[in-house]
Amino acid sequence: MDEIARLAEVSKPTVSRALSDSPLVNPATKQHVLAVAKAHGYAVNRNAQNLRNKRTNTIAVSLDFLSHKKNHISDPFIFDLLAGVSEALGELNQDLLLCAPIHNDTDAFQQILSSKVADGFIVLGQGHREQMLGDFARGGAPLVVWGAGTDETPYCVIGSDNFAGGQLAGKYFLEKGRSRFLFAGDTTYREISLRRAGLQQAADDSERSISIHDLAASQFSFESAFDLANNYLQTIDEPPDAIFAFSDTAAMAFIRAFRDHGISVPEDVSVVGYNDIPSAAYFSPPITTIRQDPYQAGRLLVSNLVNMLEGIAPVSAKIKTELIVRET
Amino acid sequence: MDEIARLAEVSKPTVSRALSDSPLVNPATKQHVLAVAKAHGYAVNRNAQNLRNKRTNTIAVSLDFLSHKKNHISDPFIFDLLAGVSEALGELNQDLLLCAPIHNDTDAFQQILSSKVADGFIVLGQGHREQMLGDFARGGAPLVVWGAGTDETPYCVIGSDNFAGGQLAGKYFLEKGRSRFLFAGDTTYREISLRRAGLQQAADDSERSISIHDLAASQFSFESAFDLANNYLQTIDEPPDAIFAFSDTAAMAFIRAFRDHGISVPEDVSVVGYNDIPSAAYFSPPITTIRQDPYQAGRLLVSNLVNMLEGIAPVSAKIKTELIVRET
DNA sequence: AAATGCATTTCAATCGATTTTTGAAATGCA
DNA sequence: TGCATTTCAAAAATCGATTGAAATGCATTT
Repeated sequence: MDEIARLAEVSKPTVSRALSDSPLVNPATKQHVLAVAKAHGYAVNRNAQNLRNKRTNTIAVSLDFLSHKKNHISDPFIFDLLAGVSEALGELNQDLLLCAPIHNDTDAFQQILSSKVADGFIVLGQGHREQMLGDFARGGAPLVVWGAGTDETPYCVIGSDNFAGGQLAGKYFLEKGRSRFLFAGDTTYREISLRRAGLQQAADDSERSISIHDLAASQFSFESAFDLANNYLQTIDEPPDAIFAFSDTAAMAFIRAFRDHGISVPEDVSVVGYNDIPSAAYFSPPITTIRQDPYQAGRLLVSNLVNMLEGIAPVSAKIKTELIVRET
Repeated sequence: MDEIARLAEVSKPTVSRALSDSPLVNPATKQHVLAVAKAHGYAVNRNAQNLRNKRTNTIAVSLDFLSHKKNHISDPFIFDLLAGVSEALGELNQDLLLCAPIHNDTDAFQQILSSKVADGFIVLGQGHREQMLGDFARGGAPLVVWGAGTDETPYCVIGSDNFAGGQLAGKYFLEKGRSRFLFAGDTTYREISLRRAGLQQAADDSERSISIHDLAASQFSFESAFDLANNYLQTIDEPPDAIFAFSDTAAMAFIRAFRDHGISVPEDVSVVGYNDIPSAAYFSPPITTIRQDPYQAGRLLVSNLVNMLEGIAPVSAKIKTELIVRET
């Protein structure tokens, strides 16, 4: 900046002010400085700037799904979530620091904040970390989470309206005259357990006698859901006539497994997935599913966190869910 | 750091050296300083550190696919690529700055470098930016790219061995006695055109009379591939007996479209996809495809870029491809 | 007892910006 | 012409670390 000041024949503070569009500098001078800076390809050193300003304009995004392990979610819907976050941040001139799973514990999070690498956190997928995230938030960390919470959750949560999603699936099954439901999903995740509760609610609201069987899908991949379905089919006498799966991927796996066992979809069993990933519409049979809008959710995460950093209280929100009826 | 120095009753430089595990400080002193720092939750300010060191330990990753637009690739294989990059960087204590598509031009790239936000670039998917990336690299920017290059490409390229992949598909078709090939993919992308060339080579190497028809899939989504396939089927008299699609997703779309038109797969037409995404194995019919190892490729991108930053010349590499034979 | 060598530690300058304070020139008004 | 204001630019302090040079302390050698 000294160099630019010399070339523009002004002082360093004037260059600084010109570049940050301060009203304290004469418009003519400003133009001149900007031209000189551009001509010499000068860009403000962000480290010095951040050091002085005590602000980084960087948001850390924890993507727990990003893992090589079998257990990773590869649902494209995560992509849309990340796309929403990324684009919204870009528009606000905020940088996005992507945190590997390896760094996803309290100490690592705290470290990022105290070493002034990022100003706040967006956590995509709270998983089983509600306790740790709660502690972190109560400790004053700017934090916004994609997931599901309760009235007591001490941080801002944006998530699908899982309960409503569960109800939609339940009502759909009831319309189809189904009565032996299978819920496939790991209810130790709050998101999933809310869907289960919604399904239950729909069943309870009907005057009919409905059974709900639970099958804990502990992993997220196609493979594991397929294995789970096959193992399940070995153990039962009478198959369910409706399946609500925690994801479209899992729904596909279940459909494949059931068909392999001579159980036809949708004649013998109705199936509802979750997320409405693109291939759900092109699977055979095309899958009935619950759609949400992850891109908008991503944007909402950003606006809430940015508000929080400016001292405006963020507001948790549930994203609308919609039943997309296809052939299953 | 002054504060920690005072509390530990040593000087600031000693604290700095203790924290960076310098041999210039007495082991006992070091222990003491570390303990004090830990007790007070102190972390070195990365902005000050980077400013002084003129190094950020941050790598910018340009993910061109990450876009809300219809044209985005949502193949999970990108996830594995990103996972490999992310984990390898994590192990090297490097941070990952994710660049939104909005920032993907030369100026923005140069800006990131000159404002000392990141030390180098990993570009996932060169797309049609070979010229700009070439200029950038020739300008001295540390840069490693996932894609395909030529002998003249001035930057390090890691990519699938697309030519070999194309050959594998071609040989497979020949074994099946096919002779009217359809190549579905946008050959303006070098990766895709290499696959096309590999397919051609396989055809030429045989003594048989083989036709290859080209169908330019300009977008990457399931939907657009499905539309493309349907439009194509309207215009032709005699359908092909083999389809090599640029992705598994596109292969699925083609299979659906062909089946809808009463053309059976694999009886009437063989299909080979690319990437071996998890659902390829569970689609009906399970898809024959070309597998690569994007996770390892991601790691290789990182090691090459890190080498480059240390002054060691990176080496471009082609990732082995493998034909996974399933039912199509 | 003085000199030498070595291991530690401290001092002071530096990285590149921002901001408060200060100062000089220009303007307005009596 | 003289004094009070207003504009604009410059000086200097600051953010929080790192590092080469200088200083200190202690053991060993002569």
